[in-house]
Amino acid sequence: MCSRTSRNSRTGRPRSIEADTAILEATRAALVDLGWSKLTMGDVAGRAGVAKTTLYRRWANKNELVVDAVAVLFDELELPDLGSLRADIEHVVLQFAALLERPETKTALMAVVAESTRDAPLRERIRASIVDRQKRLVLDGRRRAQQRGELPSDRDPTTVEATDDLIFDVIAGAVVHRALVSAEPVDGQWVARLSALLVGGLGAVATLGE
Amino acid sequence: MCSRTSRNSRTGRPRSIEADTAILEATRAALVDLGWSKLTMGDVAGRAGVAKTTLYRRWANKNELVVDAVAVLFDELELPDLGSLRADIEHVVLQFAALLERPETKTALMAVVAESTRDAPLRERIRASIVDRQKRLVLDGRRRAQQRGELPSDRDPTTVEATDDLIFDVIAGAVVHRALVSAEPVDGQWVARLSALLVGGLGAVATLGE
Amino acid sequence: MCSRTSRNSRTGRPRSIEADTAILEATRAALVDLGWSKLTMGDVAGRAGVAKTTLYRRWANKNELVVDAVAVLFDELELPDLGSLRADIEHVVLQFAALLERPETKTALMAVVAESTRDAPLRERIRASIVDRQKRLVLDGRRRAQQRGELPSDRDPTTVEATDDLIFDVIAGAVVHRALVSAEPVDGQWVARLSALLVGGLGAVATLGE
Amino acid sequence: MCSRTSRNSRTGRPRSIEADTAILEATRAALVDLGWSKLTMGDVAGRAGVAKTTLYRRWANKNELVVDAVAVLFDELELPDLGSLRADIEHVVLQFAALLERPETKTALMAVVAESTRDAPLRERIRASIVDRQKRLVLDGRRRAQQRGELPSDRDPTTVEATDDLIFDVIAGAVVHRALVSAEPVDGQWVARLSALLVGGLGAVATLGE
DNA sequence: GGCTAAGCGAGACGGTACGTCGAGTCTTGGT
DNA sequence: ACCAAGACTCGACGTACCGTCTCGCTTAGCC
Repeated sequence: MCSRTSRNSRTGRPRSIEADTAILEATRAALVDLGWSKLTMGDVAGRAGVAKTTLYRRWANKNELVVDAVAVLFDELELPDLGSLRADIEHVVLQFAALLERPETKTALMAVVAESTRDAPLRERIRASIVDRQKRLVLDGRRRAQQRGELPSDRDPTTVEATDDLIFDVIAGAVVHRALVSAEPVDGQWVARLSALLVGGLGAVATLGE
Repeated sequence: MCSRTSRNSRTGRPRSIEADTAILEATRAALVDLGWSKLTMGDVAGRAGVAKTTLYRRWANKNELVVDAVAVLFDELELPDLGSLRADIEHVVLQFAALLERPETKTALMAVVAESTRDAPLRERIRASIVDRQKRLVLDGRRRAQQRGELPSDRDPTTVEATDDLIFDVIAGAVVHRALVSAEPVDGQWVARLSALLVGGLGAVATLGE
Repeated sequence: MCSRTSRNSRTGRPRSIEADTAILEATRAALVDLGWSKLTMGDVAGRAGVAKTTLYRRWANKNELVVDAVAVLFDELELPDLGSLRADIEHVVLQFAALLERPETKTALMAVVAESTRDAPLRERIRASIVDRQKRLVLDGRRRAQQRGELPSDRDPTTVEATDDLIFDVIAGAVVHRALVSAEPVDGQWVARLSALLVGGLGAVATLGE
Repeated sequence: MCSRTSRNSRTGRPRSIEADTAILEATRAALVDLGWSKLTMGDVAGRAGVAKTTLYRRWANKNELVVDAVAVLFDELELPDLGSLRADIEHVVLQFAALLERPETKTALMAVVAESTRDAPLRERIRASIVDRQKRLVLDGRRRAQQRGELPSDRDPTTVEATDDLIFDVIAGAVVHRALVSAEPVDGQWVARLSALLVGGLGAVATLGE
């Protein structure tokens, strides 16, 4: 989460662990109250009952702090087996949409992505903390569908990975775009249509390389 | 573009039209050089050879200015008839990806979307200046495919509109997510897979309501 | 009062005379309401129902305008013959003190004097519009006292002038200092003491050159 | 000099003492170079090698800063015993005139007095920092003259104080008026006349109450 | 009675300074 | 070595006024 700058952290007073969690909670609370652009380090420090120094000892800047504060929320997403690929997709899409409704996620996610376009370390942190961690959902869903026989078994592993990535970008992208850019509700109808599109299209993608 | 606050503009010195265009150009240039978060009103004013006051007389804040400066870039997108739905999709996706590669777009788009989550007027401005204007691409592509017989003709107009919206969110969202969040290249292979998914899936969506 | 810039003012629309007086009145009103430092040209123009351009066509800047607006107030001072030098002095001192109590005078006088320390034209304007015009009071008072026999008749005219100047600076300076710097009331007792000092001291000054 | 806003200054980084003196020196230098009206807080900060915030943390505005910066100059005035009341007066008047010739004093004194007409706290600050501190000169001079037998000993203490105040206002006011309003030199002749007036008049003031 | 030159109200313009705020760093004394 | 507190530098913010300019529209006097 936050890196130790000193090579040997045996000596000296150890960092307070409560401070870490208090800061992250305070960051999320500040995001809810103020949104990304009005959130200040001083305010977060104040809410956490901590000095600004303590924040900067742990995170290099506002962006990295917010990524860490928000990343954990994405771990709530899970993929219970609902018996069909389509049901699994609909479930995870609704979960993801609910997550994007929360003000701390809504305001923070696009902001850090925007910052990351000019900040490679931040981009890496986002990828590691959020993006790559959630690809598991696509992998699990696809494997399960293969076990059920809804999808053909793997042939070329690179093709499989490329398709996984595509599905991930399509689902995540479509939901984000619907919720934040188009600013329309992600409701049952829309989700049904999206999953129909995906399930129907996956066959066509699979036969592409042949 | 920028609203007149005074009800009657007959009297007094009229606003300089050159200033308007100079400011928008300067804004794009500053986005290229500095990115969203480092862009300052003072810097834009300086580049445009204009006083800061002149900026604030026309735009209430950085966000609205940037939306106006960037919106025009999206009008470059067009949809030449390439003979098949799939070719049309691939073409517009590549165009859009190229647009997102430009630093002024890349850095600005997500930032203003992030801000818009807490700013309804800005959200409206984005929708009016960017989102709704580009839906025309989906409409044209769909109509053309229907004329070609690639897609069935319209039955229920609300279903058609919902599908158009879905396709718009899926295409735009997937490309943005691929380019900015996953930070992977939108290359020919990826585009081919995406368009295969869409063309293949559209049939499934069409038969959904039956 | 205000100079004509054009060499020949025969042609063209003549300047509005009402504007002149309206501006000076508005300036005094603004001085009362806002004081010197908060007074703005725009506000004066607004009060006078006049465009800013009209102000600048007549006065080069805020300082000169204020000098003209305030100067006329000093012309109220007069010296009725009260029968003795001492009574005359007490009367004019009380008059001057009353003038300095008025907010427009109080706030403006010291301000323009302060500005004049770095602005020779303004210094000249103050001298011409205010200082030199009020020296008449000292001259009249002295002549009258000589006629009454309270003071010896003139011998050396330069000595007389120097003494007049001294008395002027002492009276004006003492009252201003009492009222504005020490910020104590100029009451009957104080005035009595001051006039006693002056009347008593004038003899000593007269015998100085011998 | 500058008030501590926080009640308990034990904690946190203490204020830099060098900053205080650097700011006051820079203020005087800026007064010399630019005069009162052109002096800006940003410029002072720059000269002092200090951030603007640091100025505002210590002084609420330009006026208070300038009073503090200039007040110390008045402490240079002193009253060596020259053997006679008249010599003492002439000496202090010349000293004061020399002080008023210095550009930092000349430009600042009247300006802050002008501002003080609308700003009671500033008026109090001027009184405490400048006016009351320099009344000592009058007190010392009067006591010394009494010891020499040039003036009668004290009878009524309130009369004495009133006369001290009068002399203070007359001397300070006359010199300021001569130097800044009339804008004439305070030379030996003028000083001789002024001290003759005072010494001659003091007797008359003393016999006033009887 | 039309011409012309200046005046006029309105308000945008380029500047400059304001006073505030936030970022991120540094310096205390104390744990 | 940690911590809370708070002062520090730096730089941008959005506002206010300055004094100038550009409009379209009077308003006089002279031909």
